Amino acid sequence: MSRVLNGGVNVRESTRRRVLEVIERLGYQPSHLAAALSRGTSRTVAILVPHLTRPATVERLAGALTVLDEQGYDTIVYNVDTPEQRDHHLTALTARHRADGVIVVSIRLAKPRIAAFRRAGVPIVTVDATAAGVPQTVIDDVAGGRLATAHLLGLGHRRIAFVGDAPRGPRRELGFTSSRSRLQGYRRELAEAGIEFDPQLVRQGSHSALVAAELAGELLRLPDPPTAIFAASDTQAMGVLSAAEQHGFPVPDRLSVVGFDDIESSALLNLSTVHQPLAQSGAEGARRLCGLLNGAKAKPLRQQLPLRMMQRTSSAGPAAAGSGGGGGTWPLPAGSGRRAHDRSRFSSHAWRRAADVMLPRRNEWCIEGALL
Amino acid sequence: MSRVLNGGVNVRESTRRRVLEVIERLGYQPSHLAAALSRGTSRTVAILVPHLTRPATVERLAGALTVLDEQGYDTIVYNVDTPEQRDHHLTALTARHRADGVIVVSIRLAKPRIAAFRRAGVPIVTVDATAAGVPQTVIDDVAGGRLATAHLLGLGHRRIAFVGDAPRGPRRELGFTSSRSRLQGYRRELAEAGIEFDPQLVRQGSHSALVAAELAGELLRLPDPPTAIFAASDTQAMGVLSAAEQHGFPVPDRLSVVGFDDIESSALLNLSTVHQPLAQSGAEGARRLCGLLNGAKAKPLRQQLPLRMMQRTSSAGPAAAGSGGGGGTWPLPAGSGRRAHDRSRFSSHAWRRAADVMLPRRNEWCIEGALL
DNA sequence: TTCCAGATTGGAATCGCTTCCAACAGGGAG
DNA sequence: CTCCCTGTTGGAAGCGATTCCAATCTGGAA
Repeated sequence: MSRVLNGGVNVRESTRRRVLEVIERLGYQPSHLAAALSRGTSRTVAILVPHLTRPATVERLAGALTVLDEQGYDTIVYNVDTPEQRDHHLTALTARHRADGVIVVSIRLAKPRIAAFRRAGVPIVTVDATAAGVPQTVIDDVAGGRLATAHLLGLGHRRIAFVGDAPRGPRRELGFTSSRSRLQGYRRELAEAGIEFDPQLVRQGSHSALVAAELAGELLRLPDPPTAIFAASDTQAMGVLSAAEQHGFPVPDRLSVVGFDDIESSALLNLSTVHQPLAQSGAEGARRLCGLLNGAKAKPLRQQLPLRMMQRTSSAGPAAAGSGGGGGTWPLPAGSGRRAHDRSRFSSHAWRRAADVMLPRRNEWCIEGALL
Repeated sequence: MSRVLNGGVNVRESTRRRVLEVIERLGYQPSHLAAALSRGTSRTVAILVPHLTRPATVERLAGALTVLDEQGYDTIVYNVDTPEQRDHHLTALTARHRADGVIVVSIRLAKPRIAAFRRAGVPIVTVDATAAGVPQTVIDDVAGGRLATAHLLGLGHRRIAFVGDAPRGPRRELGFTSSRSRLQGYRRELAEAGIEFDPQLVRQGSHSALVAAELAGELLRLPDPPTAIFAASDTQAMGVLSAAEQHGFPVPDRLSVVGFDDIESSALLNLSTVHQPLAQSGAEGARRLCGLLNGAKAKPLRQQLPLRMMQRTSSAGPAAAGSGGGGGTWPLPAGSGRRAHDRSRFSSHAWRRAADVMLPRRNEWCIEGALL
């Protein structure tokens, strides 16, 4: 009897017990499928993520899974590395009874796609991607780019390079826009500081530490190399650090490096970076989808999460600029700027005491920015 | 008409066209649920992974997803951090029509659990976990421990420590056994080399770089500190590297470090480590499950994947042992042992040229071991 | 032209639930 | 004592495919 298994309202206690006993005796196992079909909903959510193995993606996914699990949803994960896979799965998800709702992470949705979901009546939300008329949880990448750049300017840097990833071929990629937006923020902040934009200092390639190292190498071999590099992601920042080591540019003494995302290993490597709440973004996306599934309306369509600058030891004032980073415009807490540390061994940047690293501490400043 | 949509045998071309036309006109969308119910299978697989955010876990998951996706299965992912979550999901998966099959990664399955799955007729395979009577894709952790230890012995080390993770409270954890097995391999190899086991050199704590750094710190503060540390995972090896830096033990000059797993960042950090095919393990598990779902029998119940020693620059002969590691018993390729590199700056270990790092190269030796 | 095997097609039965509705049992009010 | 309202329970009607099976078409052979 359905009433016993589910929200047993109006069932006499004796009956309940009797039914349960029979169920036990017959070894009855309810069929999830049959229940779902007759109910009209499977309590299943699909999540589409690009490049699952990237640390930032995983953190988002984990955040979403936690919430969906709590809410009793099963989560089907689609990992997508190519536009073909993306299209294939998005098309399939439009079908009825495939998933109660869909979360799309970091992937740009074309207008017709969005329309198809609306037509099919399948609720959809995005995380880290904008899409017209779709509830979305995002960050302000432009502001993030400014935050990083402002940080370096504040330390006294004037020759700041950018290493990012951008689609090369036309439409061959999944349409990530974050790197471009961060570059935009970088340019705006430079402009406001009255520094002329130097195209030579901007290098873009595919998203990998390897390629980033290559690009950083080009920068460091310039006749007048930059004193700081802002990388569009922590992964790329690691490539930059690698190149710095390779080319004999001690960090942060001859080169400051700032990343973006604040993935776990960044703390271990003492990488200064723009922190974005990755797990939280996934969790928020999931929470909003659950809201939609419960019939709620997505109140503000766009939910923007805060960013903050995590200053660690991969960034400091430029050697040539004298001590202290006081020349900049960014308001740093007293005591920031060039950090007192053993400069004779440039590796002292990396592998500081891990216990100090994992949580905010005295020599790690969090600068709030873009608070919604 | 079902025949048109599916394997349309015996359908006249004109009829097919007519049906398709009507489908188009009515905007008909087949119901996945109804199809699944009547078919009796949903073409859905569940995968249970512990600690999703760990790099090794993600690689396994990604490997499995790739195969399952190719085979047309939807994959429900359950991330499990506690025994309660594990039990909850495993119980749920025993129900009918929940998932066609289940992949369990790294989690120990109790006997009654296995029996329950068998009784329910739900095929199950494990990856990186042994379970009586269950098809499993594993590695030989003991052999891996020996491989790492033999590598260090071969370099001339005699005082080799171990840092690993082990359950502290009774049964509070998910039952990972790899660290213990690797420790066992370490002990056996030492014994065979005629080196007495020193309990002081074995430290165990929870699985995190932070804790590992703590433990390594204790080791390095010993009156007679080890010249090499074997960490039970790359994550922990990173903690060890951090501690080495912190305590002024240049790597590899005063301390060699070897990890286990060969996750992506290990290559970037030039960490010597025991490579295990992570993505492949997930893929193989998935492949075997698909086999079971197609009615095949799991031929050899246990499938063992090969390990190999990746020698990078975090390990070299001990300073006190003179040049060359010829004193050991492990057959190293000519040219191995202490590597020629700038010893005046101990950071030269980290951040070598990334392009060199990602693929096997002249100064990265792969030592095959435990080939099934 | 008639008949029959094989190709097509329409329709009923099924997959197990959820849900709605009608039937029924009690018990207090009239 | 009868009536009516509420609390319970049994049973039928979907949910929307798949899958048989029987009915109908075909076309070629007789």
